[in-house]
Order: sequence, then structure tokens, then C-alpha cells
Amino acid sequence: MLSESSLAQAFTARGYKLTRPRRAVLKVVAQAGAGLSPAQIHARAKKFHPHTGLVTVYRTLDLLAECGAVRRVHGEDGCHSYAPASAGHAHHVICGQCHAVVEFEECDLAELLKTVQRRTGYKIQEHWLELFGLCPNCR
Amino acid sequence: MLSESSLAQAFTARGYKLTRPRRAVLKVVAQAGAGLSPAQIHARAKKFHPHTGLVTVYRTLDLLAECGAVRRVHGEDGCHSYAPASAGHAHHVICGQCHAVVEFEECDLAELLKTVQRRTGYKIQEHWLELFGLCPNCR
DNA sequence: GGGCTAATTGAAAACAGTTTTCAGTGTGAT
DNA sequence: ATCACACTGAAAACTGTTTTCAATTAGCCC
Repeated sequence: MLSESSLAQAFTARGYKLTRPRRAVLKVVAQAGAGLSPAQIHARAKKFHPHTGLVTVYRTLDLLAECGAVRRVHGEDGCHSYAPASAGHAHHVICGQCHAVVEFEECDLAELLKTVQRRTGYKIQEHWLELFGLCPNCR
Repeated sequence: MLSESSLAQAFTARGYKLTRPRRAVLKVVAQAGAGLSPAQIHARAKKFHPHTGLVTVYRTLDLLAECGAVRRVHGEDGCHSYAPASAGHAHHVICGQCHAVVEFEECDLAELLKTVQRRTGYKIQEHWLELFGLCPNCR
């Protein structure tokens, strides 16, 4: 789980100011257990700071992504969702029902990557894995 | 490689009519070695049938996706790209330079999926893997 | 605590990509 | 050749995102 204060720290460490609307977005993201769209984040952020504008949500999400605190989550239907991210390389499991997002770290793809590299001639630099299913609650 | 005639077959088998604009889109997709955006497909399709409208490109891509002949390719920067798809489950390797897309089939993820299932409590139904790197030409 | 400066904000406008609408057209069956 | 109906394309409508710009505010300095 991502704490609000650690987010705030990452923020100020980069020289960004900690304003009220940004705090509101930080709070929402820190509490989010699922991938949220900018619009959803906006709606929730307004509970903490009613004047928060959607524009600022976008801007803050950009900054958070830059800090590595948030990751863009892609789904079949589009790529309009952001989820809290722990440090380092990680992947997501996404619930098809409630859109809850959980991260997992192990990616034992070394074997597979080697094989693909050999067969396709590509030099593989990055990979991207996302799992879809049902979370314990929705089963 | 996807032949134009097999695409056409998949099309008529479903009761769709084979019109000129659709033929044009089919031709473009069959020849595509890389992921193409709807706009790019439109531009190329006009070479085969100058009157082709962008709207029809979208509609035809939907139909092709429904037939499984085309797959939506997702990238860091968005999900606006379509690539020809062979039958069955497959994944993509995408060149970061020229955006060439190659499919590969083996996904030896069974082990990994089991582990993640055990650790997260999710029932995993689908997975989605995309690799990024440099193609032989761009290396 | 009050004042200063540059970063930040939000409303509106601009923008890009996609979808809907609708009158006219072309396809494939007969 | 004729016909019904699926299909088409231009324009308009929409949705989500980005830019613009004047007003505001956080954090620093005294």
C-alpha cells in the first residue's frame, strides 16, 4: 500500500509544490485499490478539495507517473486508467468485475524472452504483462 | 502472413458484403507488417479506392477484429494501432523504432499464472503479454 | 507574521480521435 | 435487369485530453 506521506515526499523532493488540489489527488490515489480513470479521480478528489479542476488532475497524474508513483493500466477497452504503483518493475492483475488492481512482481519470463529473441531476431528491451480475472471478492 | 483472400473468405462467411472500400482496407491490413493507426490505414486504403472514408475504415476494422483477423495493439503511448493477427491466441513483439509487429505464439506462462493465482487469490482468466525491442533491421 | 515571486490553478477554448446520423449508393440475390 | 437492403461518406455530435491565460497561492525571505 502506498502512503500519502511517501507520495508527498516524492513530490517535494522533485521541487514540486504541495498544493491543496494536489494533496487531494494524492489522497485519492493513495487510497485507491483499483485502477481509476482521471474522471473518477477528479470526482473523489473533490470530496477533499471541492474546487479541484479536472485539468489539475491530469497534470498531477502526469507528475505522479513521472515520480513512478502511479502507473497507467491498459485494458481491452482502452488505456484510461491509473493505479498506484510500488517502486520498481511490476505487473498488474485486474479484476474484470470490479476493476480492482493488484500488483505482482515475479516475472519469470527470462526463458520465454530468450526463445522469442532467437526466433524473431528482435532484441527485446522491455516487456509488459497484464493478467485479467476475478478477484477473491468477485469470485 | 495473412492472405487477402483468406480475409475475404472470413468476411463473406459471416454474411458481410465485400465492397470496394472494404476490399481496400483488407488489402492494406493484409500487407501491413507493422501496427497501423486507423488514420494510416485510411491513407493507404485510398490508394486502392480513392473514395474510401475514414468512417468506413473504423467500421471495417471493427468487423475484422470481430472475425479475429486483426488485433488491437497497445503501446506506452496509447492503444491506437491495429495489426494483422493469425488465428488463435498470440502475442506481439513491437519494434520501438519502426513499429514493426511480429507475432509469437508460445507463452509458457502456466507456472507463473499458478504462482500469481496462489499469491493474490485472483482467478486468472486471461493474460496479455507484449514485448518491446528492436527488430533485426533497426538493431 | 506579512510580503514577494514564480509556480500553480481552473474556466473556457482548442484539439484529436472516434461514433452517430442520415440521405444517397452499390452489392449480391433473384 | 431489377430489387431490397446492407453499406457508404460527409457532416455533426461526442468524449477524453491538452492548451491558453488571467487570477491565485505555496513556500521562501525578512
